[in-house]
Amino acid sequence: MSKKSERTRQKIIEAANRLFYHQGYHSTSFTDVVDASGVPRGNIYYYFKSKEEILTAALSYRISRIDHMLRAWSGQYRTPIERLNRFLEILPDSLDSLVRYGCPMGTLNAELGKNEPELQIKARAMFLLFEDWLTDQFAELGYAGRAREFARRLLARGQGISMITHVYQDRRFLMQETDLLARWVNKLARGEEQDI
Amino acid sequence: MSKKSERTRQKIIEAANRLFYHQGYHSTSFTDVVDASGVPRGNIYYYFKSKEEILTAALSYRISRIDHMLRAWSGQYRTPIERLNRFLEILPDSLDSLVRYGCPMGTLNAELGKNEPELQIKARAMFLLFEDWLTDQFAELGYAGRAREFARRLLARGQGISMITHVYQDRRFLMQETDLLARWVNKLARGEEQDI
DNA sequence: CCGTAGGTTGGACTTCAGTCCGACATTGCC
DNA sequence: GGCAATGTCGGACTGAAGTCCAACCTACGG
Repeated sequence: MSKKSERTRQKIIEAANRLFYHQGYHSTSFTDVVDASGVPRGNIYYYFKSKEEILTAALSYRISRIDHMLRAWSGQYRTPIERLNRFLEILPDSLDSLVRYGCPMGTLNAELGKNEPELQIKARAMFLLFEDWLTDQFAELGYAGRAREFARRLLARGQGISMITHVYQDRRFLMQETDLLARWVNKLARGEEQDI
Repeated sequence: MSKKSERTRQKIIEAANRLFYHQGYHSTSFTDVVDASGVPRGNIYYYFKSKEEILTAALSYRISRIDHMLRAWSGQYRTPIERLNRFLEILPDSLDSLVRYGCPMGTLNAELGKNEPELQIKARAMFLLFEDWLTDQFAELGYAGRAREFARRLLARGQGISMITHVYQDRRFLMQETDLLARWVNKLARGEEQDI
């Protein structure tokens, strides 16, 4: 039974996670989760004792997915510049959903940052994962001292691109700016540092 | 009577606007607006026939404020580079609220972009105002052909900085990255174009 | 083959959201 | 000074939100 039970739990988390991204946390009702997951009300409350707890679980789920993805990349690509370029491919890869819903990490943090400090801390963890991983890559590139600075800057620029892409629904902008970012990163990799 | 009436209306708009920024639109209840504005329920419904209409009015209010601000800057500063630098000062000037609530334009757009397409269009207008104004400045700098591109890029980078500042609650990051942005802009002004 | 633990079910409950309304006050005009 | 028009007020309404619960399955160990 533990097998089926685990599947039910997972169905709830994945449905909720999708809804929280597409509609936002506050705009997603319990009934929405019921409908989207196919799991009846009472049963959901068997697994999670509040809507907030569902969000916490959804965040853990996201975090573990990000973690796995980054570990996979670290195994899959040998050089830091390959890894950084892979990171940048997230943007074109997610083009459609970025246009429609914005960045899943950014929009959720923005929403939770206003009213739910404890939840926002958990949401921030997604950024920290990326930041640490990117920091490692820049460090490997030889920028040990400024690696974290570069990592955050890269994240910030990705967030800016995502936001403007979402606001304007402009695919071209995303492609263009991602190119530019890639150029910056690759110049850094070639040792042609520049501070802009 | 038209005078007092106008003041009541304005009290509602300003209170709601503040709440929408601090708490988000969906997390702000009608009662919140009642309490914050000091205007009783029924009276608010005399001026606005729905919560959504209050948001529309709040957006119009923001838009007109931005518009006035930009016009004032255009009058106050003679050179485009002075104006661009004034624009960049928004970030340190709003440091505290950016840390706490994020960018008012960005977070609102992110929220409305998910579920309320018509309202998001109105929210987008705030960005367009800035974009047009910035475009004018870059055009005056001699970058006629790429002025809009630069304007959007500047907006995007401002959004990225705001987002990361908010997520990490990191004041230092904002100051540092704003400096970098200013350096980029000022290099452009000196004709030292660079594409990163 | 029955008892118990684990899992499932949908309706009932409470609370609060947004909305509406009817009564009342105030103002400006004849 | 009276009568519209304009503005003020708070309670009542309706629906939906999140939550809880008591009854009900299902599987397995004794």
